[in-house]
Amino acid sequence: MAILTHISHCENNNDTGSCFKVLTDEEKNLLENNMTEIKFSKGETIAKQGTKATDILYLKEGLVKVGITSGENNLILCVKIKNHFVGTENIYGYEYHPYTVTALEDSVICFIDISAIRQLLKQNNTFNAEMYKVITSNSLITYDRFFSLTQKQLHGRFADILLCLSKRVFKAQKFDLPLSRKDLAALTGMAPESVIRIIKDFKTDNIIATKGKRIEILNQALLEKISNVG
Amino acid sequence: MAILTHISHCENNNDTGSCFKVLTDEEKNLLENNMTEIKFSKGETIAKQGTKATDILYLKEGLVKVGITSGENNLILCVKIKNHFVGTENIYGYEYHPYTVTALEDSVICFIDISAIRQLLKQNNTFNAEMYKVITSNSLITYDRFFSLTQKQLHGRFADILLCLSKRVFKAQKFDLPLSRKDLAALTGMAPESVIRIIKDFKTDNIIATKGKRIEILNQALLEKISNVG
DNA sequence: TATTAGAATTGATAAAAGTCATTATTTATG
DNA sequence: CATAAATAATGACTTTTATCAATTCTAATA
Repeated sequence: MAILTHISHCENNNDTGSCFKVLTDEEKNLLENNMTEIKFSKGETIAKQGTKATDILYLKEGLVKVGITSGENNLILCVKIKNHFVGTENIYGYEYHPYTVTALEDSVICFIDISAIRQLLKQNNTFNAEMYKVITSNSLITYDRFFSLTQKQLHGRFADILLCLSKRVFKAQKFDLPLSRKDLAALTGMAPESVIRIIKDFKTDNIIATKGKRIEILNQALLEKISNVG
Repeated sequence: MAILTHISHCENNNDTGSCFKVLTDEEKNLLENNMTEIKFSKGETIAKQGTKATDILYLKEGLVKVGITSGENNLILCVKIKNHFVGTENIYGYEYHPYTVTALEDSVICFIDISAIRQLLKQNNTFNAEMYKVITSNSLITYDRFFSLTQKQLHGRFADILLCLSKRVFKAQKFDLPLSRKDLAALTGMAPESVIRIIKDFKTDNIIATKGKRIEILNQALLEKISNVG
């Protein structure tokens, strides 16, 4: 599915917990003292697009979706997995939440003071480098998705999201999907009815199997072919 | 055209030359000694997607397009204007060019050693903060375009790109477009024939006027309405 | 367990947008 | 300046995808 050569972003599962490994004990303390952990239940809104951002959000546990809304239109930019920053746009350069963050599963979010993050970036160059890597990785994933959603037809787009969910998000061939058909539609830029029809097609061709919320990838090679053909 | 509230990215014309203003004379010297200026003619390829990146590219003069290609499909991610970094993904986290960069006008590119940039980010915290702002700004522009191209119909998308060209790129109501119909198609995710038809529609409705390469926006308010309606 | 609201599914239809073939226009080149 | 090549424009047609209305399924709740 990855258009960008030399790296397959959706397989890139280096969790950004490594970001914090490079901190000294003292720095870890600074972080601990300047953050709050909050639990969110499935379905809850964690941050709302357009509101002022006072903290940097880090997903410690669970799963969230990151989406942009305008009127009736809804686009899910990305699904974030645990041990990853939800966003980095508020560190420097923008003081509002650029998107709405919603819990797909019960989740634990660390609300980290922006000033504490800035202090760490200033004093620990390795941490700063790790943060650049996080941002770069996000950019590359975004470019890939941008390409997929604008250049491929429904089947190719849906193949992409299935591969992404399997490789990057759930890291398994078989997983329980915490996304509604409407979510899948917002993730692939199509109508919910189209999602249903493509799932049906893929089942007919024995590419996937579904049972309730459970989904299993039966023929990954073919899925990748469909992704490449577009 | 901006979906993200509180800021209109396409109007955001703070050139990143300010990035360098925060450097000391010594640091400016370091930079000068670790970069090479190269001239490119209109149409020349500056960097090719998938090749190894050895430098950070900064556009000193001219105009370039940044695009992702795969097979027949072509997407222009962004048009970069002078005094801006072309990309920042190679600073940390990725060592290949994630996209192809092509000169739209005769351009001057500064090829800056990656290690020099890293050194400056390390020793000058203000410069580091400015770089974060550059990256954040790029991300927000990308999200906006992602939304536009996936959620809006042809007319809305074309209104968006016209507003973007007028406000961010050329900063004028009237400008000479150095983009072919094919480029405009790659920029808006549509077929070149559709670009032609929409230009025709907009001319019929007196929203724009064209003469050769010259294009003039006659009714910006209506263009913004079309952008909002989608 | 019955009820009900929401979600998922289906089929018919309409709208949007792409493709293809052809012609016109511009631009580059000998 | 003539010619070729590339780009732009047009119209007919096809494909893709969305929309809408109706139905079935599922899961939460009284």
